[in-house]
Amino acid sequence: MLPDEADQAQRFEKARSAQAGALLEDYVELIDDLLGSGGEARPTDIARRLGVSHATAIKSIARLKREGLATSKLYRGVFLTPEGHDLAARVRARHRLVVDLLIAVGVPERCAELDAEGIEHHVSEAALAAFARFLEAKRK
Amino acid sequence: MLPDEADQAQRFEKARSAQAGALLEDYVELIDDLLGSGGEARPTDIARRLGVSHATAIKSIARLKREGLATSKLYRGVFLTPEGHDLAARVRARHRLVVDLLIAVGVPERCAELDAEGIEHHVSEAALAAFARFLEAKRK
DNA sequence: AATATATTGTAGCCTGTGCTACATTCTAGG
DNA sequence: CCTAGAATGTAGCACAGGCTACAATATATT
Ligand SMILES: [Mn+2]
Ligand SMILES: [Mn+2]
Ligand SMILES: [Mn+2]
Ligand SMILES: [Mn+2]
Repeated sequence: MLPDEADQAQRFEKARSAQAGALLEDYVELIDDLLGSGGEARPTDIARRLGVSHATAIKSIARLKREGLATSKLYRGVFLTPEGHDLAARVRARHRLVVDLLIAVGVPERCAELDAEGIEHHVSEAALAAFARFLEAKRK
Repeated sequence: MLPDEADQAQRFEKARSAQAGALLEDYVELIDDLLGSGGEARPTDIARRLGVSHATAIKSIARLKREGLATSKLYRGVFLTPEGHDLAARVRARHRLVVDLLIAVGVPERCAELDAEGIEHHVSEAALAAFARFLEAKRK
């Protein structure tokens, strides 16, 4: 009934580490969206869209910079490094695939959007590939 | 292209709050498994299965007790309150449904087990219902 | 029974991610 | 050009959840 001890520990460890990256992923995706839709990515906008205080957003942006995903100068908005931009692209593709999969199995669209925001960070490459195959098969 | 600001903030807020409950959910599910499979749920076993130090496990167990999900006496192992037991049952059912859904759309079994451990905490009731319908439809 | 080992618990540290309150700097209206 | 208001940044707090090191207790072996 119970899985092997080491296996189970590894599963939990994987979930923890995925979660640790989730915040960075959401930030770069959002920043890339803001930059892409014509404008700048300013800390206040980022904070409002994430639903956190601007102080919190600024601290997280500092972490993005520390990890080489973003740059910013005083009062100049936030930009993504090439690494940040790559990450954003992967994260956005994954986000869309997760939403599409959820909808394809019958989850209401609005609900799919809500759930995907958390789910996406835990979907492995192998699962994504399966999702893509499933959607492709269904399309015909 | 970009969603409404308030909608988006709500999505992120929902994902954050789901995440806040994840640790409790994994603990009660695991404790219930250990109790159910004949034995006790001792802090050391819990720690080993979660892949954390025993000190960390003991602190989290303290939180479970604080939140009315578990009880324990010195050197006596951990037990679930009725609330903890109910939560464990819901969490286990959800975990299984998520794994089954992943497998049903073509995710390799091992991978489904891995990903489900993180995904489960972000799947809403509405999505679960959709998963169940999908699996039912597929079964026939 | 004595002692060695395993388990449990405590103390104290770190990091991440929230918050509020306050200070600074831009920017736009008058 | 000034100044009010918005945006940005800083300081300091709280809490969760990791860790190691150490202390206390229970259990098993001899
Ligand atoms: Mn997300
Ligand atoms: Mn996303
Ligand atoms: Mn889990
Ligand atoms: Mn689980």
